[in-house]
Amino acid sequence: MSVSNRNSPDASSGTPPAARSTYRHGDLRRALLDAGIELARQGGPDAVVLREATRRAGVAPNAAYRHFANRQDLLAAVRAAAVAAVAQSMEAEMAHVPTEGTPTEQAHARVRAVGAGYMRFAHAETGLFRTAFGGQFSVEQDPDPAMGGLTGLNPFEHLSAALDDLVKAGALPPERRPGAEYLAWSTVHGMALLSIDGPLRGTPADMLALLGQRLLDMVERGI
Amino acid sequence: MSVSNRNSPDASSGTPPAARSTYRHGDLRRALLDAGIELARQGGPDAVVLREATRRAGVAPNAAYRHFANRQDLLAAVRAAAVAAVAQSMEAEMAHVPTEGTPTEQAHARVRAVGAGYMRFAHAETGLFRTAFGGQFSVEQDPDPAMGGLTGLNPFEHLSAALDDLVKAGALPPERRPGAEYLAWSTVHGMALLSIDGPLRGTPADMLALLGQRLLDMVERGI
DNA sequence: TGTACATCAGTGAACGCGCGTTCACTGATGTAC
DNA sequence: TGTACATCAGTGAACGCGCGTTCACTGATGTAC
Repeated sequence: MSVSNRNSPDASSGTPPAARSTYRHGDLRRALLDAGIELARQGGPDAVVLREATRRAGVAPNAAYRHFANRQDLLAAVRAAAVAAVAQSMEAEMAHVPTEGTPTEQAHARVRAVGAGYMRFAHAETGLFRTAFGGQFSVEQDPDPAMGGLTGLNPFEHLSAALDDLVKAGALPPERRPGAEYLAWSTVHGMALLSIDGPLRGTPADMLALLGQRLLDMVERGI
Repeated sequence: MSVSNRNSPDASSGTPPAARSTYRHGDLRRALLDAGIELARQGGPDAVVLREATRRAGVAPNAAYRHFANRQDLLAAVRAAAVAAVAQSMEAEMAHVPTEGTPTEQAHARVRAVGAGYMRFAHAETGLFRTAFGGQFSVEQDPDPAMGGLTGLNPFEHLSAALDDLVKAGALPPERRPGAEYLAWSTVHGMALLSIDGPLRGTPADMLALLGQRLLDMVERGI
């Protein structure tokens, strides 16, 4: 679930002011991105404010324009990082899938892991989730490598792969495969958002995990 | 799906400037609310801007404070109207449920109508839907009468009633009833949002209706 | 190895913007006598 | 029925806010000779 410093040599993130000794910053782009990610983590996409990011990087407001075309551009980079973090959450969940069991069982477990990782992330990292999938978003076409997890797959690709496996294992009739992503995605996306903004807000994590499993049961039976 | 003028004698809404002859406005509260609803319809909750609402009502910015405590208060009133409109969309859908058929069939049809009304509204009135259910919201507890449709029930109450009927008709085992709202709601909420903001954005209405039916099939089988 | 110079990352100051909200006011309305 | 007065809905002007973005600049770095 690590979001920042994927390729930053000195991890100066954390302490906001970050007084520089040199005139040049070193890796201002990375510092601004990290600041933006932190802002998103705490307050969602609207909290990603250019001036605040530069403040945290200890730099004049307009310095950001050397590295990002404008606020939108910074936000897009933050969003990509958030999407990648969702992918990593899925991967973490999939790592727990037992390797014994029939292919069908494993395929089911993998689909469930994808869904559970999505919902878990939404609950654990509300701000980042809303940044990734709260407003307008697209993950499906022209895959941005910045949106992939450690495996390189983005969340949508993980879901697709898991559903493909389900078909291969004979647990999902091929004629039901087309569009199945959207059924599965809708389901977990809805619960994720209800648990953030809606009636499920404030539900303890274990209760939510239970309800999530029931939801995944429903998908498994009904898809 | 009518949202405005529930108890407004002269429907002066529509023409923005609305030049007054009298010093007093007549029903400024209503005019501001209508303006707010129109803003929400076009741009979602963030577009509900106090100054713009007063501009449309042809009134000084601070006049709004005679009728609303602040912007938040106006937004809450707009939201209530939006939620009520969702309820009405559900009711419109339920009105098409045939009265013949077994109780089980009818109960199923009613649940589907609730879900279809929700999704249809999301697609048809994007801005209002996002205002009602886009950010933080609560509909379940201490029911606000302003959120009900023509029957007085709000969307959550419609869903609950439909699920209760499902149990009465013997189509849903009673032990599965608790929490079923959240499974069903999650599902349609997710698709609603994917069709607004996500990968399903831009999908034609008939395709979306088809996918929605598939989604409801899934819920029916799996709940 | 030393010097001149081009590059370009970060600076400092300023802009216009529209917003929500507060202030002291004015003038139409309704009520008490 | 007429007058005095209290009420309070809408006015006009102003505020401070933080934002994104642009301008002409400065000074550290790296490269060519």
